[in-house]
Amino acid sequence: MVKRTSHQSADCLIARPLDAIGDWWSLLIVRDAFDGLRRFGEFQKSLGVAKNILSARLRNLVTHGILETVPAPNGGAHHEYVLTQKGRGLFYVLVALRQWGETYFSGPGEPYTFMVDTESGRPIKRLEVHAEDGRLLAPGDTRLADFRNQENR
Amino acid sequence: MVKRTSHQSADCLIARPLDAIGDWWSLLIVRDAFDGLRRFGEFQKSLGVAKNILSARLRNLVTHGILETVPAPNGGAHHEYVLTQKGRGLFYVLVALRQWGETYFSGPGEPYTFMVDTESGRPIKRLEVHAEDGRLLAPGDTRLADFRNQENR
DNA sequence: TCATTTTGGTTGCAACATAAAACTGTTCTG
DNA sequence: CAGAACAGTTTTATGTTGCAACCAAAATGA
Repeated sequence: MVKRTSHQSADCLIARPLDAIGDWWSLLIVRDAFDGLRRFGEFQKSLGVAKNILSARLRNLVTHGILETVPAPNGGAHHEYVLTQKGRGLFYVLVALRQWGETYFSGPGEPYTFMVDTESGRPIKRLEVHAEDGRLLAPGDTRLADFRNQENR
Repeated sequence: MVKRTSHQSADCLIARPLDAIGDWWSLLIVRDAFDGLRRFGEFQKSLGVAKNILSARLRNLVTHGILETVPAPNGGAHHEYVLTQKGRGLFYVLVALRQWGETYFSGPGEPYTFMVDTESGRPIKRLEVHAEDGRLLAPGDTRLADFRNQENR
């Protein structure tokens, strides 16, 4: 078996999610789902992805519980794809990725869209990592700990 | 051309970053780099990835300016791979992905590692999205805006 | 010092994944 | 009810991945 390696049983909780969304299309599908797209054709048109690939990706996202199929609202026989709660949990990943993209991937002088608060129309704040007591943390200020070495949570 | 499609010239600032890190291994390499790994062999041992794949991924991360090669500290001829500022910017993506993983990918009763603040040893706060004025925002409270439609920033 | 091991890759091959297009069976639309 | 649109599946060519073998330079050690 020379299959592509799966991270599904990895110990690391960064690796395992990548098994669900770690390819070139899945996160874009989720992004489109946040934008309200629900139907196969909408995703296909938005992404320009081949239909067999889209089909496989949607199926994978559904089996991972990120999307779920719901019957068409008009009583039709077709179904639509909507985010589950787990799928909506990816919001922060998308925001983080987008802020990184805004910072490092926007061409000079290039007009680009960015995230704003709908109510005020003004850009949202950058993501920050905080300690339990509110201190702002930098990358070097964190580490990984085993749950069993911690008495409290 | 039947190559794998590239998102490099996509308008969307979520798509373009995926061109740099949207595969199964790149983010894990970056994670290991945050953990202090610097050498080819260290990454290879940590990830268990084939050497040709690792080689290609490291090269890709270097060309995207996420890692850079520095001469070995002991004066040897070999070099090491360290995160650039752009690479360190991925911290928030990793935190977001990890928190999502902690929430939805940890098996029942399974011991897992999680992120703590080094100083206190206590778990870090969950990521939150805030408006400029501090209001907490939910996924539906944001939208994308074109820079040119905004007078201010 | 010179042989051995480790390191950091590259190359070749077989299995697998992706992309494009053609095809099929349903569902809207006029 | 005929034609177009929709939601996929199948086919086929090409790319990518993973493993193993190979190789040269650097570190190790007897």
